[in-house]
Amino acid sequence: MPGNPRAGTAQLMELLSVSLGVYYGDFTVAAATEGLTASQGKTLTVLRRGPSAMRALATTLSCDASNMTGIIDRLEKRGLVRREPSPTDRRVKNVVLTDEGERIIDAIRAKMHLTLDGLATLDEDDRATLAGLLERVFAAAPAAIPPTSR
Amino acid sequence: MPGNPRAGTAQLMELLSVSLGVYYGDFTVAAATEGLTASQGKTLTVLRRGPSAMRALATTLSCDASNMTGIIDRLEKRGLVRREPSPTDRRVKNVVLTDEGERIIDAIRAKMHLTLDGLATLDEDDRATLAGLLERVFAAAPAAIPPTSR
DNA sequence: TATTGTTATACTCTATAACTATA
DNA sequence: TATAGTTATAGAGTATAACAATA
Repeated sequence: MPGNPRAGTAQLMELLSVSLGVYYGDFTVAAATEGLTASQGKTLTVLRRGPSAMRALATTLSCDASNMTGIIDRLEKRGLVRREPSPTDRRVKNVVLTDEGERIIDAIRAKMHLTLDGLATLDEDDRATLAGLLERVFAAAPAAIPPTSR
Repeated sequence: MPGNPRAGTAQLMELLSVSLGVYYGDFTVAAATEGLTASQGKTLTVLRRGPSAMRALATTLSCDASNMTGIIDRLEKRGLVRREPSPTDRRVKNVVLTDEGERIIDAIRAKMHLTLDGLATLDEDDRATLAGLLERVFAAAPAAIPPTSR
């Protein structure tokens, strides 16, 4: 039975900060081996969940909408995403992951050895418990569910 | 008993990506209200655990050592950190959080409402369980323990 | 010889403000 | 009037390569 008897909110925040640091570093290094910046990698991660309008992407990534233009420009130039006009609103452009983009983001995740090795120490019950707790803490947050393209 | 019956490694990676995305966005917004960038905030977070040499900081933050000069320059100019010469190695500079720096990073954490509200949904047992699992997955990673200044 | 911190450089990320096309 | 996407701009982050000081 895993457990930390003195886990106040402050301790949990610190533990989340350490965990995030490890995960983010792991992700950044893995993305770099594919020639991608962390921001480009995060963008592909979001698009892996499905197409998204430019503005919705910016919201999910917690950055200003004007940033997305350059990021998507570079990803599109490398053939990892493409812009498609929305059928219902001519102002909107939906960004779609290409097959090559899907291949790259999957390759990046497969290279996150620190995180994968850490998860490998958990048995099936522990994984289910961790998943349930993370869902309860974070899945209710607005940005957790990427806004659907309209 | 919280749990997700279908929590394979791939599902957990996706859930971690969503959770840490929410946490990171929450942190970035909170840091901005204190006039700090995400990188500056992350640097203060690491220093909150104790002093660190420039090089060790870069390792913990998974970035090149040359980046730290500018980041620490700006934080030092605002009085949030200071550089101190190492007593044992004249090449090394230890970076120390000032009282004001400590005040600011604590204020940022107190403003992370998405994360704090999510954690508030957990009872004491759940918090202990989550803490134990996160420790097992991430605390063994090299970057989790900030290299001590020498 | 190797390491620490810094500098110079080029590119990327980021927010702000202004613009256009559309709603 | 409001919203989606873009552009221009300035400041910050980032990796690479080179350097002086020290080990």
